[in-house]
Amino acid sequence: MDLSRQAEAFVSHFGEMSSRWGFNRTVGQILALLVVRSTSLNADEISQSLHISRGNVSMGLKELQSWRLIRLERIPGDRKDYFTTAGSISDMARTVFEERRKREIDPTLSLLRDHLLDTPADEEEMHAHKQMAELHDLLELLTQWAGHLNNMSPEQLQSLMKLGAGIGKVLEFKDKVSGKKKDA
Amino acid sequence: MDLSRQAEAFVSHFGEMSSRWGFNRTVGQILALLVVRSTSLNADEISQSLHISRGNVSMGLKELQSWRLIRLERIPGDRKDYFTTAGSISDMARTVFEERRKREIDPTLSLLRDHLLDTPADEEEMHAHKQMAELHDLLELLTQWAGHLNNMSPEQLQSLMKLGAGIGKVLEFKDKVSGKKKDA
DNA sequence: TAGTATTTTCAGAAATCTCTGAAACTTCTG
DNA sequence: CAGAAGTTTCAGAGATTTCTGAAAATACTA
Repeated sequence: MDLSRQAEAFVSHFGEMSSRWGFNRTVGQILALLVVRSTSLNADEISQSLHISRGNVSMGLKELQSWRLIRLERIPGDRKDYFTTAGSISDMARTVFEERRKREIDPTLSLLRDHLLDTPADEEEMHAHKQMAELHDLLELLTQWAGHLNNMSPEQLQSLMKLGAGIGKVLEFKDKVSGKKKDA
Repeated sequence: MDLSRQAEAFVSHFGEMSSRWGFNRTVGQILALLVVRSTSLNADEISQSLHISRGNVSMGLKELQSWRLIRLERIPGDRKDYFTTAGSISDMARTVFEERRKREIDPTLSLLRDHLLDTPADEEEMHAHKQMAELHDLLELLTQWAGHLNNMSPEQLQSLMKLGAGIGKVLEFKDKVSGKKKDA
């Protein structure tokens, strides 16, 4: 049940970083624990491993489920609920990306959309309007782009990532070709 | 000095969202204020506009400067310090991205790098090791990719974004061409 | 240099967030 | 159905973060 020195450090680091990542310390630690452990764990085991109260574990698990990062498993003949991570590291990364987009970007986007409907009344409002429009367009582009990335296969992603700085060349090339082909 | 209804709503929304974005309410509000206002403002004006203490404004401005999001300006004949945003919305977006990468990713990356040097002693450690390696590779890829994006010109970025889902096609095409050319 | 304007700092107040643990609730077994 | 096993809830304690405002420090002017 005890964690290796490494695993312990990993879990505790995740706890420290978690607030930057959008959840609180215990939630981060629970997730990290489930990531490093190879078997699924029940709430009591988690509570003991991390030295946090049973109630806190329950809340943390609920939060992680709302993020769709963990999955409940039942073991026949055992009444307890067991938990594991929902998918591979990169599956989880996608989920976190998407979930954060929903929480961090979407509300702002919809506020901006509303405000952009009004017409600016003076110079000052004109400036504000322009800035908001710029932010809106940027966020929208990002959102769309994130959507595309999320729909790409792991292989495509890998290929894209490997391309790296070379993407510029490919774009030029593509522009040239498609320009000739059908002026798109 | 008073803000339009819209601008006010924008500022206050930013205040609410700011904690998700890595800074506290007042810091977010100060930034939003400087974004919507067309002229640079001094600390007293900010303090009055947002109804927050002078000391708090001073701390907030310092924080925003550490993020390299705002710029100090001096007006000849006026002893006060005046502040504006440092660059356009998309300049600021790049800065925030990079700064967040430094704070959210880099520390984890370096921890993982350290741990990956050790050799796993048993099955359980083996699993932990594998997971950490996977996370490490993913974060590294993301970091590199973010670097490339940051080095691309706005035009290239635009072009890439417009491509959207079509990126898959381009990749296939590129793989075919380069495959024939030099079997890369 | 003395005096004034401006900014920064920081101790403690206020607000917010997190955690505990006991009670309430749910689910299962015989 | 009664009792046991397990989970969830939530009021209040504890910890952390943010904010204020007065005092200290700095920068400018004459």
